[in-house]
Amino acid sequence: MAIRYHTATFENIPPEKRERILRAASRVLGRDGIGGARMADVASEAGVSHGSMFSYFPTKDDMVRAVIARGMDIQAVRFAASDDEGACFADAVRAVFRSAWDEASAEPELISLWLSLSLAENARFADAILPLESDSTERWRRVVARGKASGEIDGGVDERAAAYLLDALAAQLMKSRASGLERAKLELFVGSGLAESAPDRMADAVVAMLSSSDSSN
Amino acid sequence: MAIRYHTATFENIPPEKRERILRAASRVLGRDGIGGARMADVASEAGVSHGSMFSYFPTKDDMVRAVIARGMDIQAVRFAASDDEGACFADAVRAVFRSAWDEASAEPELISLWLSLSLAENARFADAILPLESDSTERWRRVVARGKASGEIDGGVDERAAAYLLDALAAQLMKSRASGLERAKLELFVGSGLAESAPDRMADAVVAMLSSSDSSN
Amino acid sequence: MAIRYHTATFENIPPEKRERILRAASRVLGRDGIGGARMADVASEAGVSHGSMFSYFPTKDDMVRAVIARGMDIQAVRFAASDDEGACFADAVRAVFRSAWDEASAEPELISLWLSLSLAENARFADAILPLESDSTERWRRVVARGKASGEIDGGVDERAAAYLLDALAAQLMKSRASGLERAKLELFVGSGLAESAPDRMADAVVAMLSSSDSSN
Amino acid sequence: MAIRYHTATFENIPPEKRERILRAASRVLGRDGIGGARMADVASEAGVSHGSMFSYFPTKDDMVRAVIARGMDIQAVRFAASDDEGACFADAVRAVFRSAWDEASAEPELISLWLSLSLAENARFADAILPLESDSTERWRRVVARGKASGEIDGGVDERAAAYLLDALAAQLMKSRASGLERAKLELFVGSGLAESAPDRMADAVVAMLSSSDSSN
DNA sequence: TATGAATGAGATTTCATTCAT
DNA sequence: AATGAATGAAATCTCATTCAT
Repeated sequence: MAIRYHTATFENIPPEKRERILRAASRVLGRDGIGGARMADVASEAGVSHGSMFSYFPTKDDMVRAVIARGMDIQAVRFAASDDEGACFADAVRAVFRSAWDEASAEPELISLWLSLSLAENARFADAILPLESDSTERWRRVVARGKASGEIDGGVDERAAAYLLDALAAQLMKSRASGLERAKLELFVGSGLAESAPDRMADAVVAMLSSSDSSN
Repeated sequence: MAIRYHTATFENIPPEKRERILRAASRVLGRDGIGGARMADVASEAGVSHGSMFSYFPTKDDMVRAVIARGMDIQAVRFAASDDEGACFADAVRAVFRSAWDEASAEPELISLWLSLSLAENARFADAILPLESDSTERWRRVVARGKASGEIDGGVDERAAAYLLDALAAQLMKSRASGLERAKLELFVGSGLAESAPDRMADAVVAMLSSSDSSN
Repeated sequence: MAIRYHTATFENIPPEKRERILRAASRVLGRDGIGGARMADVASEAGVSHGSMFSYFPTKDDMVRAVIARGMDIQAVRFAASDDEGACFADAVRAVFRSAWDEASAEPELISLWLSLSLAENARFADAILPLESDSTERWRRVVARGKASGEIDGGVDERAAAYLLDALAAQLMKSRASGLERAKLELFVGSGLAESAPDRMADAVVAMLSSSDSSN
Repeated sequence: MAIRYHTATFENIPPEKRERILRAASRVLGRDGIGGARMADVASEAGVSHGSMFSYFPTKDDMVRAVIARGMDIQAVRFAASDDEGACFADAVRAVFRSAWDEASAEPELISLWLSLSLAENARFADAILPLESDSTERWRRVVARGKASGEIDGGVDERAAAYLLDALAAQLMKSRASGLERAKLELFVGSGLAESAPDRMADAVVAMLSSSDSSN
C-alpha cells in the first residue's frame, strides 16, 4: 500500500543510520528549500558519502518524498495521540494546538518543508502530502462536531468554517516556529516575550469565541 | 526613503515596459520560486533580451526585491481602500477578506512569492517584507478595536488573539488561491464548488463568533 | 605615414576632449589591463557617452593602439629632450634615468600599459610598440658610443652589453613607479625611504662601474 | 605554514595528473594572461573535464595561486642550486644568469605569468609572489657581498646598486625568453643570432664592469 | 554627432548523477 | 555496500558592439 521511495539498499542498512539520514535530509531540505538543498550537504550532515545517497534514493526527488513520508508518520502519531474521544472540546483544541507548537519547536525544518509544499514550485509533491491534509481536515471536523454535540460550541456556529479556522490557526502557530518572519509577526500581535504561551492563549480565545455560554457569563 | 533596487536604466524605459517586466518577474518567481526562477525565463516572458535584465537590476536578488516592493505597493493600496473609518466591523472584515481573495485571484503568483518569503531559505528577503506584515498587524488591531468600541465584538474577547486569528484567516484564504494544494484543502472543508463564496462565508462566520448578541438571538 | 586608429569623428572634436579621452583610456588600460579595461569605464571617466567611444574608435583594440601611439609620442619627446649631444656620458645617463623616473611617476598607468605589451597575451600590439623599443636601443648605443669616445667608459667594456644593461636598468626603475610589487622590491634593495633618490644613485653607480678611472683611485 | 589553494580532491588524484593540470594551467595563464585565461581551456589542455577544474580549485583565482606557488617552488630549487658557497663571484653570476635563461627557455609561460604579477591589474596576487622577490633580493646581496669580500668586486662599488642591477639584468634576460617583443629588443642590442649566448656574455660583461683588476690588465 | 538602451556570445561556477575501485 | 572523483548541462552575470532616436 505504502509507496516506497527508497531503494532496497536503504532497507538493509541499520535503522539508526536510516534515521540519521532522513533527519539530516529533513534538516537540509527545511533549511535550504527543496530546490536549494544539495545532496552533498545531506550526505555530509548524515556522515555518509555523497555517492551513497544515490544508492539509497534513486533521485533527489525520491529522497524528498521519503522525507515527506517520514514527516507524515510523525504527524499521524501526534494527531492520534491527541485524538482522545473522551476529552471535552476545549481540551482537544488545547491539546492539538500545544502539540502542534511543540512539534514545530522540536523540528522546525520539517515544518518549513511542509510549508514549502504549498508553493507552486513544489506542486509535484502535492500528491505526497494531500493525505495528511485530508486527515487533518477530517479530524478537525470531528472535533468541532463533538463540541457542537456536547453544547460547548454555540448552535449557530458554522461548523465547516469553524473547522477551517481552527486548522488555519494551528498552521499559523506552527509557521511561527519555523520562520523568523512569522515569529516576528506573532510577536507583533501578542507582544514580545509572550510568544511561548501563544498556543494556550489562542486555544482559550478561540474556544471562548465559539461558545455561547461564555458571553452570557 | 524608498530604497530602489533597479538601475537608472530601468527608470528610463517606458512605464508600460517596466510594468510588463515586473509582472513577468512576479509570474515567474511565483511559479518557479525564488531559487528556481531563471532570469532567462523572466526575460523571454517579458519579451526582452536576457542581457537587458541585468541592465535593469544589478543582480537577480535585486530583481526579487523590486518585485516584492511592487507587491507591497499593491497590498498597501488594497488595505487603504478597505480602511473605511465609517464602516461597521462586519463590513470591514468582509471588505478585507473579499479584497484579499480577489487580489489573490488576480495575481496568485504574487501570493505564492509572498508565502515563500516565510521560508528559511528566503530569510534574506525578510527585511523587505516585514513593513508589510507590521502594517497588516496594525490595521487588524484597529479594526478589532473599532468593533469592540461599537459593541459588535463581545466584551470578553481577547483583542490580540482576535486580530491574530483574522490575519491568519485572511492569509489562509489567499493561500487557497495561490496553491493547488491549499485550494484542495479549502474544498475539503467547505465542499467543492463553494470555494468562490468562501471569503464571505468565512467573514460572516467569524463575525458571528466574535459577537455576543449573535448567540443570544 | 603614421597609421591612425581613430575615426574621422575623433579628429573633429575639440583637442581638449580628445586629450581627455586618451588620458582616461590610458588610465583605465593601465589600471585594469588591456583585457580587463571596460569601454564603459573609459567613457565615464572621460565624461562622454558609452556609445560615443565607438564613434571615435572602431573597436576597443583600435582605442588601445591610439593610446599606445600617444604614449610613444610622449616618450619620444622625453628622449629627444635628453638627447643633448653636448652632454657628457655621466650627465646623459643621469638625465635619462631621471626623466624616465619622473615620467613614470607622472603617468604610472602609461608605464603599466607599456609593461603589459611585453606579455604574450598582448602580442598583437607588439608591432605598435616596436618602433619605440628600436629607437630606445639606438639612443642608448649612441650614448654609450659617445662615452667610449670621450674616455668616460673604460676601453674594455662591451658596448652592446653596456647599452643593454642601461636600458634594462631604466626599465626597471620605471617599473618601480608603476607597480606596487616592484616598488616593494626596489625598497628591499635600496632601503625604504631612499627610493626617491634611486634614479640618481643608480646612474652614479653604473657610471662608476663603467669608468676605468674609478678603479685606479 | 604553506597555504594550500587546492581542494582535498586535488591531493587525492595521481601526482602525474596533478602535475599535468598545473602545467596546463601555467601554460594557459602565461599565454592568455590571468584575466584572459579560460578555465575551459586549461581543462581541455590538461585532458580533464571543465567541471573537474572546480573540484580541484575552489575558484579560478585559487588555481592561479596554486600555479604561482608551484612556480616559486621551481624558482627556489633553481636559486638553491646556484647558491654554491665555494664558487667565485664570476661563476656565481654566470650560474644564476645561465639557469635563469634556461629555466625561462623551458617554461616561458611561467615567466610570462610572473611578469604579469607586476601589473596593477593583478595586484591582488602580489602577496603570493613577494616572498620570492624578497628571497631573490637577499641572494643577490649575498653574492655581491662575497664578491666584495674576495676582492673580485672593486671596493668603490655601491653594493646595493650592484645587487639591484644584477637582479634587473637577470629579469630582463628572462623576459627575453618569454616575450617576442623582448626577444626582438635583445636582438637589437646584441645582434640577431647571438641571443643564445646572451646570458654568458652579459655575465662576463657585468663581472668585468664590477671588477677593478679587469680594466688595468 | 551624441546618447544610452539593447543584444547575445561567452565566462565562471554549481550540482545531480554516474561509475570505477 | 561504500566511496569520492568525474562529468556536463545549466544558471548568473559581463561587456563589446549596434542602432534608434
